Amino acid sequence: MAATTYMPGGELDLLAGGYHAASPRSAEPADMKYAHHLHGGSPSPGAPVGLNPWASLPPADPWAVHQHHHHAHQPDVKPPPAPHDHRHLQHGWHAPVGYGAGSPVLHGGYVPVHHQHLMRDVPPSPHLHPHHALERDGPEEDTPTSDDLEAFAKQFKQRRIKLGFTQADVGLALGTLYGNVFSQTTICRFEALQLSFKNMCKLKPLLQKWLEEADSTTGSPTSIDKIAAQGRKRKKRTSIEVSVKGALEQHFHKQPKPSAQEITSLADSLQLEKEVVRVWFCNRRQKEKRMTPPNTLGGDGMLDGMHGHYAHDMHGSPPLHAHSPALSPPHPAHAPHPQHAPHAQHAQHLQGAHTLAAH
DNA sequence: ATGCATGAGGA
DNA sequence: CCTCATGCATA
Repeated sequence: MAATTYMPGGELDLLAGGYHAASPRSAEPADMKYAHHLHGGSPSPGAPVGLNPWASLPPADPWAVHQHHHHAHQPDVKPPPAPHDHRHLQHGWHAPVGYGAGSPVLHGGYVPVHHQHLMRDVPPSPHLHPHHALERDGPEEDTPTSDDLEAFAKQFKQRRIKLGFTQADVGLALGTLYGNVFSQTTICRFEALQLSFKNMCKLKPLLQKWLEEADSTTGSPTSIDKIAAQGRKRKKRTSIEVSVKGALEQHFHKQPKPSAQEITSLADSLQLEKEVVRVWFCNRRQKEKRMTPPNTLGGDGMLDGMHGHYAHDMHGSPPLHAHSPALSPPHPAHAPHPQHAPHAQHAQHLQGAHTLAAH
């Protein structure tokens, strides 16, 4: 295998121009539904569940063409069609709660909220002022608890499967319904509670809404259009050998946040690009932050006896039941950033990092 | 289901 | 540079 970290070819230069296929549904009847996921009374439980249509896209890896840094705005392929005001906020939308359920289509208005802070420790306090002393187990319209999330995720998955939808289907449906398209990956992570608490909270309302729709309209097809607009200059996934991974993990335990120089040294030792190592650490840290630590997943079984609650850094607000696997301590102390070491970085290439070898 | 990657936004 | 949200490409 060519030791090319970057895919061969690399001539496509579409960048932020690949999507836009089914975005502007503002004036589009959106009637190209493919009914590929079979809905209606019996959404084929035996449908190609598990295989995603978009997973078979031609791997025309157009990487290598990155030297212009257009500074695209869109994070990826999910442009809030909103031709209106897109206040420079992409992940600040909140649950479009309270809109007519009559025509949920047409992206609801995204309510810009404080994208990153706040609402981190406000889950419990479920009795701040009981509206009507209703049930206390119902999913409050406010910040749900980890329990709520877990329960919902579980139910969601069951229903989704029962209805014969794949994770990818849901992701698309969300886009069609609210203008927020999500990938199979995200849906999957949601179901597995592998997202951050905050992220889970953000997605729950959307998925809940979809569930209602999907479940009530068991026969009414929701215009599902697929936007197969891919095509980004993405670097090919670097395959890191297990042995190398082990070394990385080892260092991670010693120093979760190595300095730039450390990274460089390490990269050199492992014969990897510095960037690859840096990213590895970033991803590693994120993993530590997720909910549901590696738990025993029963899968689709509705039988579950686990209650693994995430290990978050929230200031101990969320009702953690018993165990806390391993999480980083709250960061109030604000550890000094022992990094900052300007140095000459060299772009070295040609290393043994084979780019994924076919099994 | 996951590993590696991209990017916006924030110090 | 980091964190965080997300996802393509993979296994």
